[in-house]
Amino acid sequence: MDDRAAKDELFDALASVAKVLGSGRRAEIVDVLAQGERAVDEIAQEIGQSVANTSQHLQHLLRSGLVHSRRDGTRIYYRLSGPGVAQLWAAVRLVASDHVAKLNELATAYLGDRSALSTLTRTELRDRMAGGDIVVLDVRPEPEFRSGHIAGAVSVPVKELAERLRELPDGHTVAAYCRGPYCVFADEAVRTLRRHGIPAVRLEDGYPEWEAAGLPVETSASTTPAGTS
Amino acid sequence: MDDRAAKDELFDALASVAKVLGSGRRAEIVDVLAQGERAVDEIAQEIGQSVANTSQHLQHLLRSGLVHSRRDGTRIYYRLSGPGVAQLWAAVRLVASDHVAKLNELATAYLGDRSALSTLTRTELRDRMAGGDIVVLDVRPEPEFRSGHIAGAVSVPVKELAERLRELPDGHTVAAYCRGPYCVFADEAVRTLRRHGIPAVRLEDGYPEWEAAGLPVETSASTTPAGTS
DNA sequence: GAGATAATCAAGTAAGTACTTGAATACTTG
DNA sequence: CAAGTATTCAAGTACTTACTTGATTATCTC
Repeated sequence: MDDRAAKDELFDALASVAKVLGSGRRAEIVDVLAQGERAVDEIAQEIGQSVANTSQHLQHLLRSGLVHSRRDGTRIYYRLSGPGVAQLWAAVRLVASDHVAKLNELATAYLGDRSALSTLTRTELRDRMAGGDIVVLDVRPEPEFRSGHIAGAVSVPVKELAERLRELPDGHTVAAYCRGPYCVFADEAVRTLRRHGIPAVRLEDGYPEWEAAGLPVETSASTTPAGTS
Repeated sequence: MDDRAAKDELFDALASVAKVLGSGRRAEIVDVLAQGERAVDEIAQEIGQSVANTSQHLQHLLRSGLVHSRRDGTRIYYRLSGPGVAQLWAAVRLVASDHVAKLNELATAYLGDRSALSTLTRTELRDRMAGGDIVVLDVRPEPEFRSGHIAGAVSVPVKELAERLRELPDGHTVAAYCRGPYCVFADEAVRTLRRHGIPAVRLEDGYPEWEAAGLPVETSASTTPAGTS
């Protein structure tokens, strides 16, 4: 019965997709690439690994088909090969948050205590934006803002936030967002703003989820029409 | 900066979910458990591995939270820990079919040439069932039928099909279904039926997808009301 | 309680993985 | 074409994984 071997190979091929996501470093890479394409050395810096090691992880992702790459001059830019990849990563996070016992503990160790920070869901934020009483802050690094952001958001990377508080209009609540539910930037931004007496909340998840939900986005170049909610 | 270590641990924990699905054998186990709970030796036989090895894979799945177990007498039954797990497995399959280059080739090697077999989507099948001109055949092993099947389906495991052809009413098309898109049983059933001159098609995916879509199902004991489509 | 069955555990082996270091390649700019 | 930058490749090491075999534990039946 050589059928067994064929079945094994088929399921190995299906599982190869999960296998390649089954490394924390590669998961971080996918989380970053869900914000838009990036060059190798930017990714390496983002995940805190050597360029050589990062390059090898990217080769893995490339071979398994989860990312594509393009060369521009001396730099090589990587991007997710399609929206299904970001959805898969979201499914992984969801199952982990439901079923991995120690996840809350690890999240608190990295993100700090979130219990004091109030959050908005995507639809709540959309409705508040329509009301006009809220300022939306994209606190990710600027290149990520440029490759796509919530329509109407202002870019203030969290590193520059403390110095740029004067730019914020008075009398408005600020809603900060970043990469996703396990991204620190928005938490940090909310804490900074509150320390200065500015009412602030964070978006529950991040930009990729907003985009995937068909809510209105823009890039530095063009503006998309509002999607169906 | 010890923040890096905390971030690494968090993403390792998120990725652990993908890692445990990243073995072809464990993926097969999840595919089987998506049909309902099973005992260790049944699973071992299903995936063609030793009981000891299967048990160890199940321990992995248990530790990572993807499955739960319960003891009944001398047997230990495993089941998926929630609907999110089946959804994750579906997301993995989808990304694989979109982006893994050699997948079609491997699928053909295992499943045979499918080009001659026509398929119905879930909604097409539901509509044909409402019309009453179609017989729906569940060709999975009987225990899987018992733990849940499409409402109105008849159980004829593919191994018994050739001997039970007389049971089928004349003048109807037969729609066969099994575990999912990479399950051979329905393909085999359609080929057998056609060889005997009975018009037959297969459901595009399988029982777990039908159930997840909220379409009407029953178990050997009870019948659920038709869900929203 | 003896015997049978189902599952797990423990130890061993072969193969694979993650990271490091240093060299090689590809392209750009002067 | 020489020098510089971005990336990949190759080789090495420490660690992990998948499977095997044989022994052990848990429960049921008589």
